[in-house]
Amino acid sequence: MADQTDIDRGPLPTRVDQVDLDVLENTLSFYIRVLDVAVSRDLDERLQGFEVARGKWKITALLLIDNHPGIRPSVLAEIAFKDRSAMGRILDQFEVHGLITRRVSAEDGRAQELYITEKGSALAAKVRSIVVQQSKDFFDRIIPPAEQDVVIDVLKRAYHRLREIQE
Amino acid sequence: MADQTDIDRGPLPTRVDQVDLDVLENTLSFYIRVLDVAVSRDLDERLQGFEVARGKWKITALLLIDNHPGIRPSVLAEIAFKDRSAMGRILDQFEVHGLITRRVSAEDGRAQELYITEKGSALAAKVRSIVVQQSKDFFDRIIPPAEQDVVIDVLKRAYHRLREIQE
DNA sequence: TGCGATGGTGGATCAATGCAACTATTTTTA
DNA sequence: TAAAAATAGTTGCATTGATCCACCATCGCA
Repeated sequence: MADQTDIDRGPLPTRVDQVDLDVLENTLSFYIRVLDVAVSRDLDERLQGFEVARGKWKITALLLIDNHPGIRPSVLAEIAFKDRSAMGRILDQFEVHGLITRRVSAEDGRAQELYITEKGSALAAKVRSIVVQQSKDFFDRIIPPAEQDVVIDVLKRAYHRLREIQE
Repeated sequence: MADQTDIDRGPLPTRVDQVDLDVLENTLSFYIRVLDVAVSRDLDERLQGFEVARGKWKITALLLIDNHPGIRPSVLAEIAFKDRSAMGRILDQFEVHGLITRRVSAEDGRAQELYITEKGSALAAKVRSIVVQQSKDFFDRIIPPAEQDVVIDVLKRAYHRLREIQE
């Protein structure tokens, strides 16, 4: 067993504010992870009862199908960094709920084109406003607006750069 | 079915770079989510074979137990925004692998104190360097270092502010 | 025409998450 | 001081999601 008495680290940490985060304190990946958990949970609560609740990628898929009629499942999968089967299962759910339709592409018999239905489009409109409002509400409590803009700007470029690298 | 021909959105999007992200383009929560997926996957690959691979919170738990002898499971759960049962299962794994020991607290018979073992401490040292290096390597490819510092600074304060709010 | 690559599906496995019930202990309060 | 409420941790369970792999159909190209 490691020696537990050689260094005085102060009283036993029984409260969160007594704990320092070790090297994680200056590790960007840690903050990305922990904020992801918090913001995703908050969003899930706001989407209670909607067909797109739970799971990070249903929202993205729905909005993109709404905004890009004919988009392909494989493109959605690539955007979400998921494999095709995982995205396919999300689309199965959408189809069962009557949110989208799938058509075989005329140009490529292997590929599908995805189209939103009226019901799906109405849902997309609601979800769009909820998602935007939720992100704003959530981060307004913890990041000054001006700094939010800076972070979005940096992360946006990071995201697109990541896309470039992985292709 | 929604009208699919009323607006010309250009050619069918069959490639990722033809897709715009709709309102998500300026939604911070989207970037947090997508970068979390990417950085977490990258980290998992680097931790292949270690007892702490897979799952975001094993690393945090291990480092904090190493750095805070006697820390309590409930404190770890709170830091990770998880419930006590989920954290308890992680600690079960750690104990099975001989990385930590649990003792009943002398002050409070309900509570436990967690202590790292020699094996756990050695692992923590390795993991510490891997995690720091991984975050740096990963983000260095997609965010200029100076901007990384800005983002860390903002997100660090966001994280601590979130902690304050939720207590 | 044949062969490799691509798009999508289905199955199986594994891990994580969250909830509720339960025990034991401590703290509060009446 | 006895009863009630709160807290720490465990366990079981159901749901969900991620990942890997095999598989089928189709397309592109030699």
